[in-house]
Amino acid sequence: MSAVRVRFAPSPTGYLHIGGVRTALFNWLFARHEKGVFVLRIEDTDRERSTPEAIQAILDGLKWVGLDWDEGPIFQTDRLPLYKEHAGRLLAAGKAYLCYCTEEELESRRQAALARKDLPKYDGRCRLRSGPAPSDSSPVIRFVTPQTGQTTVHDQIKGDVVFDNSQLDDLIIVRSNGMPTYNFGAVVDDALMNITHVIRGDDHLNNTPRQILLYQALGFEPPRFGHLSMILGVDKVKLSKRHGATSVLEYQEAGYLPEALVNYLVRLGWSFGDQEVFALPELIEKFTLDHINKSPAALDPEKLLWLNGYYLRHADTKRVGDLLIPFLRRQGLLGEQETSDPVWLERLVRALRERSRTLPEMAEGAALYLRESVAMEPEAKKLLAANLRPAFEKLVTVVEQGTVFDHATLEHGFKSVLEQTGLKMKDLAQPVRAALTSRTASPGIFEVMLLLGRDRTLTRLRAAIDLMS
RNA sequence: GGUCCCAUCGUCUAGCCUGGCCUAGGACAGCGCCCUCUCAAGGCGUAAACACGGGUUCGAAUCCCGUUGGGACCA
Repeated sequence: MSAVRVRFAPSPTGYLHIGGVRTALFNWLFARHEKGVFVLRIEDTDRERSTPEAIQAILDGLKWVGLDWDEGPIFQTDRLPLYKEHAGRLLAAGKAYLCYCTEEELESRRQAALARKDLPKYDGRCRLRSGPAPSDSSPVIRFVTPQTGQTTVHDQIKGDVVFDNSQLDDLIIVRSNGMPTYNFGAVVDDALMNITHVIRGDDHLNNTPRQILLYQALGFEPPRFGHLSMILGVDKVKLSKRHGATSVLEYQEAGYLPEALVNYLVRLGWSFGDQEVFALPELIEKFTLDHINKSPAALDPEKLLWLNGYYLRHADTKRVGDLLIPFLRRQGLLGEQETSDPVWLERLVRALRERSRTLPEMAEGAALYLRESVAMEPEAKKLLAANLRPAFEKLVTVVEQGTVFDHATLEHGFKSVLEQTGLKMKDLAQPVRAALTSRTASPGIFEVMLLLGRDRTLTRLRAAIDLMS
C-alpha cells in the first residue's frame, strides 16, 4: 500500500469560498490521518479569469484555517510542456485528433441534433477527416472516447456509479490556444503527481468517467475517487455571493476563530457518532472517508455562532485578547499604536467571553469600559431611584477608602453597605450596574468595577447620585 | 432535454451497508424550569423528523421498484 497522496486544486478566479475550504479540509484531514501528503495545486490555465489576488486569497485563506500543504503551490501554467507532451503522445497513438470545427459549425450541428432529439454531443466528424488542414483556423485536440461499453466510477463516498460510454463525446483536451482543458490538465497532473485519492466536489462526478478513460489511454492507473456533496446556503440553494459571507477571509473579518470554522465545516457532511466538538488532533485521529454523508448540507449560521462562542470561552485568554485588539481598534476603542494593558485585557476577555459569540461582539461589550461615558439606556436609568441615594453614597465611601482595589475587598465593602442599609444584594446590584454600565445587563458587578478601575467607578457612581436628586 | 447524484426533527446529523436493540438518538435554534447581583455560561426538561406509493419479509427508517421533490453536469 503506497502512501496516500491527495491534493487540493482550486482555480484562482475568485476568493476561496467556504465550500472550497471544506474540500481542502477533508483532503488535509485524510492526508494527516493517513500520514500521507497534501499537495496544493493552482489550476490557473484560464488566464482570462485567473488573478494574482485570487492566488493570494487562496494561500491566505488556507493559512488562516491552518491547512498547511506539503508540496506546492504548483501552478499549471508552469507545466504547459507536460500537457503538450501527453497530448502529443495521444495524438501519435491515434487516441486523439485535431479538430477544426468552428464554434458556429458546432452550434448549428448541436441545434440540428437537438431538433432530431439526438444527444447534442460532438459528432466526431474530425476523427475521420483527411486532406490538408484548413489554413484559417487553429485546431483543438479531441480525445477519442470509446462509444461502446460502460465506465464505472468506484466512488469512495457515493458507491459505484456507472456511465454508458455512448453518452460521452470526444472531449476537447487542448484548446486552440494550447491550454489544456480542466479534465486533461487534472488527469495529467494527478497522474504525474502520483495522487492516490481524488477528493473533490460532486460537481465533478460527471467528469469522472471521461477522466478514467483518459487515464487508461495515457497508460496510467486511475486514483480512487471520492465525491463530496455540495454545501448549500441557508435557503438550501447552492452557495453563491448573494448568501453574504462565503469567502473564508470574511469569516476572519467577522471575528470567527479558525478552529470554530474548521469544527463547523467538518461536521457539514462528516460525523463521528454524536460528537460535535473536536479538537484538531482528535479530528486527525478520527477522520476517515467512511462517515461522509452523501446528501448536500445547508449552512447554519447559528450553529457556527454557537461553536465560535464555545471556542471563545475555551481558548487561551491571552490569545483571545490579542485577537481582540484589531476589533477594538476598528471600533475606535483603541488607537492604532496604542496597546492595552495585557493584564486588564485578559480580565476583559474573561468577563466578556461568556457572553460573546464573536470578537466584534466582545469588542462592543468592551466599549462600556473603554469609553469615557456611554448613553444611559432608559431601562437602566429607571433603576436609579432616589431612595437608593444613601446606599450609593456609602458605596462611594467604601470604594474610596478601600486599601486595595480587588475583588475580595470590593465584595466585602459592598456587603457592608448592604448590612448598613438593610438592602438585599439584588436591590442594590442592579442599580449599581445601571450606574456603572448604563445597561441592565453586564458581567458580575465586581468584575465591572475592576474593569472600570477605581477612578471611573467613582465617577460613574457620583454621576448616578446626581441623577437621583 | 439527456446523464448522474441526493432525500431522517426548521438546520447539522446518528441509525441504513450487515432488517428486529428505533415507542428514531445527539447537537444548534425554540420553549420551560433550576442556578443567580443582571445578562450570559452551565444544568435539567419539553416540542419537533424516517418525502409519498407499492412491493419483499413474521418484521423496514433500514432491502427492491416507482412517483415526487431538490441538486450537479453536458449543453
